[in-house]
Amino acid sequence: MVATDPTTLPHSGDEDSAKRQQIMDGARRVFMDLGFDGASMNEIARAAGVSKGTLYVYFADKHSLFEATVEQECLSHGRLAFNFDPARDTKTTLLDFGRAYIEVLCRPDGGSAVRTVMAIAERMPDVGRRFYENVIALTMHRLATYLGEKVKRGELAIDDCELAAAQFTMMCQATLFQPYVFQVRPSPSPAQITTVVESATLMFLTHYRAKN
Amino acid sequence: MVATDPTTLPHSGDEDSAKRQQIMDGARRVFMDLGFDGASMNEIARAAGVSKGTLYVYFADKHSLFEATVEQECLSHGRLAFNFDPARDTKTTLLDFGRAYIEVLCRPDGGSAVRTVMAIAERMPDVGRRFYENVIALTMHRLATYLGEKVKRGELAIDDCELAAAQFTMMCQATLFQPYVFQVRPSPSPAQITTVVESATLMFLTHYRAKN
Amino acid sequence: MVATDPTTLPHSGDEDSAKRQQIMDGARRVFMDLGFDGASMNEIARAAGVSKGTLYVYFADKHSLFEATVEQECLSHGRLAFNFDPARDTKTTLLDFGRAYIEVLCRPDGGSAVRTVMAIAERMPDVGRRFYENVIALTMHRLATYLGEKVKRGELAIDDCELAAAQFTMMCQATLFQPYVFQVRPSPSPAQITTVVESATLMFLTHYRAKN
Amino acid sequence: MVATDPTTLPHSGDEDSAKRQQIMDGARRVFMDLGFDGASMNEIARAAGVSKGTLYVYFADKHSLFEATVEQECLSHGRLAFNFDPARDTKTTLLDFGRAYIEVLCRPDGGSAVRTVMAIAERMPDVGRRFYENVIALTMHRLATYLGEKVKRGELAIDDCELAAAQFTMMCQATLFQPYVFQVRPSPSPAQITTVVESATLMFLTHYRAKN
DNA sequence: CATGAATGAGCATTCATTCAT
DNA sequence: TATGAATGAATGCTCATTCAT
Repeated sequence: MVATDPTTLPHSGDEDSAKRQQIMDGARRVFMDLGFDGASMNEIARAAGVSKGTLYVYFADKHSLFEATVEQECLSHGRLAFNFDPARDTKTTLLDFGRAYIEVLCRPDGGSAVRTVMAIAERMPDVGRRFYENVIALTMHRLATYLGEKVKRGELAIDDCELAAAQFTMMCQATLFQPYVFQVRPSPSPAQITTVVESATLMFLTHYRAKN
Repeated sequence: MVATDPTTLPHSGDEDSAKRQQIMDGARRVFMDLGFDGASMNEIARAAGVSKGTLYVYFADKHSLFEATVEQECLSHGRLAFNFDPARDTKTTLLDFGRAYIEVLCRPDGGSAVRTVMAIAERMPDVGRRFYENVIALTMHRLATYLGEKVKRGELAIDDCELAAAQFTMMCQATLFQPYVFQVRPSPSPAQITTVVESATLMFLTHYRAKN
Repeated sequence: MVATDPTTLPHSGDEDSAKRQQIMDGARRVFMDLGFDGASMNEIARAAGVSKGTLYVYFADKHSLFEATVEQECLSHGRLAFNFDPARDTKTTLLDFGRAYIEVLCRPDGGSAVRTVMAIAERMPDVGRRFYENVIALTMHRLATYLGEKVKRGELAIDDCELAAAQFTMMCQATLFQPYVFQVRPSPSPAQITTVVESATLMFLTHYRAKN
Repeated sequence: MVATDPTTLPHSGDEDSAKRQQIMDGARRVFMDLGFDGASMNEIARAAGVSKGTLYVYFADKHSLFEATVEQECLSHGRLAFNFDPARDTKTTLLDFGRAYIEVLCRPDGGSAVRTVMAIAERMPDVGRRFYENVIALTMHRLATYLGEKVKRGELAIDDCELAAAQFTMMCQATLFQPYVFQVRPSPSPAQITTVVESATLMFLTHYRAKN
């Protein structure tokens, strides 16, 4: 019998073993709930369903585990595929993107990641920077590229597409993200999201639609 | 024996004794720099120039001290007086407000407060909520009230002034606050702030200016 | 009432507070019994009759506590005053010194110190070197100086007094120190010590007495 | 099923299987370098080139492995054949023995064994005792026997040959072994050894040569 | 009231040992 | 038999909190 099933080959140099993933899943939950300092390795071990010692078989220390956790969070966010087909209608694209974006951001774990990483950014600037670049800036840059395409096509008149992209994503958050992240209100409903995103889209297009 | 002589009971009922204030000043610096978990009572005592024991004379525990510190931060933010004189020109008012707002938010300590409170909001929802309401919502509500005045005067056409106020403050943050809070870039320069706030004001007025 | 009693002023910059001494006493017992690695800070705290935290008020870490303990052991050994009055009869001096030296070396704690420091010398060469120089070399050097005086007086004919001093102290250990330090036999009796030291003295003088 | 084929039962009753020896070789290096407490089973497994689990196939626990290691060290020391041919010239024999003895004792691994076993002797008296008897006492006893032979032949006049043997071996160590074992100086050079051993031999013979 | 020495529960981390494969 | 992943008790150390002075 040949061991073709990767789960039978625990983790020798295997960055993606099932156990490793299991640990990171537990760690993500605990880190995102309690923050880096608030999370204890004991609790992470319990949440991951492994012993404390096993944590250290897969990760050198708490710091490394945290970085790996954030890194994976980045990747999973980066994989979020918004539909930025340049051929697609601008208004629909913005509405769809805005709604999807806010839904991700205000989903229980979305806000926690922002919270957790922002909290530690002063002491771990690299972690903060990578998260910003891979999660926040990346998405805004994709939107900016889409907007640039629309400018080329003469549909939009935008001078600074990166700024415009940021303006749109920020506006979509209005009245939604901050109350959520400060625990004032739970995740917004789809209807609330739609209202805010429609208003943002309208203002955005009113201003940036090419006048010809 | 009635405590009529206030000098014998340094702070009973005296919420604002000099010593208490001295402690909170030290605590604010340490908490905002290192976060709740990262701050140690030792360091706070040193920063405040008192002994560790004295901390516990004025505050029951670390948690209470933190709450009091955030509360005071709220008050000092709430005292920030933006000029919302309804007689003042809308564009000028928005430009001035936007610039002042971003300058406060992106000032070294401004961001730290947001970061520190946001970080702990999951574990101390009350602290998060009070901060949101007294710092963030309060300012937006004042802006909303001003905008409502302008609507009454027929200068602006806004359906939901709270949403509009949020949209404006969020747009002003575009490309500025997030890189700053994630330690990607230092505090923005006045020129950068002006550029972004002008763009936000322009878009805002383009959309919400009454067409009559 | 003025605090003239140093025990009432715990340890602010006080290298010799009673508490510090109490900790070092406990630490010495545990370190000498179990060695550096075998000793746990918990056990030391118990032996010293203080809490674990208190250990760290007076010593930065286990390593520092160990060094301080060995250093003090050095000092107390260095203070041992053997009578090396040059006017004194050579034979009597050697007999007295030899007996006293072996008694110190083979006293329960004397051997433990040698054992403990020798054991760690590879990983803490500084500790080993200082112990050797302050305890072992110092005593031999004092003896060498005495022998040199006797050479000047024409009583002894020695070419290399340091070597001669080492030969004498080593010979005095014959059949006594090694069985003791390897736990084969308990501390030797005064009678056993006398026998060995007399034999050593006799051989030493037979060889090194000036022939004139 | 009878285990007649030794290859199917690697070591049952086979105290000296190649694997067992391989483990002990690795263990000896690690134990002698780092001491009992400082050595980890992980490191030993790595040094021996086997897995950690295999260690426990051949040895019940760390303690047993250590004992076996020391035992073997004893045997290999005991096998050291010094030339004690009674017909041989006394002075030459002592010079040769002394030099060989010090060279073994002060060879990097010689001192480590003494150090390692001495360090643990308080906690493992049996290990200490066996090492003393098989390594130290054995050699001295062989020398004592040789000396006794010379006494019989009328060449030496010694009352207590065991004491005399101990005196000689101790004198040979003078100025050499202690600085080496306390990490004050590296292994002595052959020239240094010769000087010290010659001096010891001279004093020894001066004293113990039969006067007839 | 103000102090700071003392406390001990809690933390991250290590390591001898076990066991399914 | 040989493996190495997994375990969890034990370690060195920190820090919020207490309390005698």
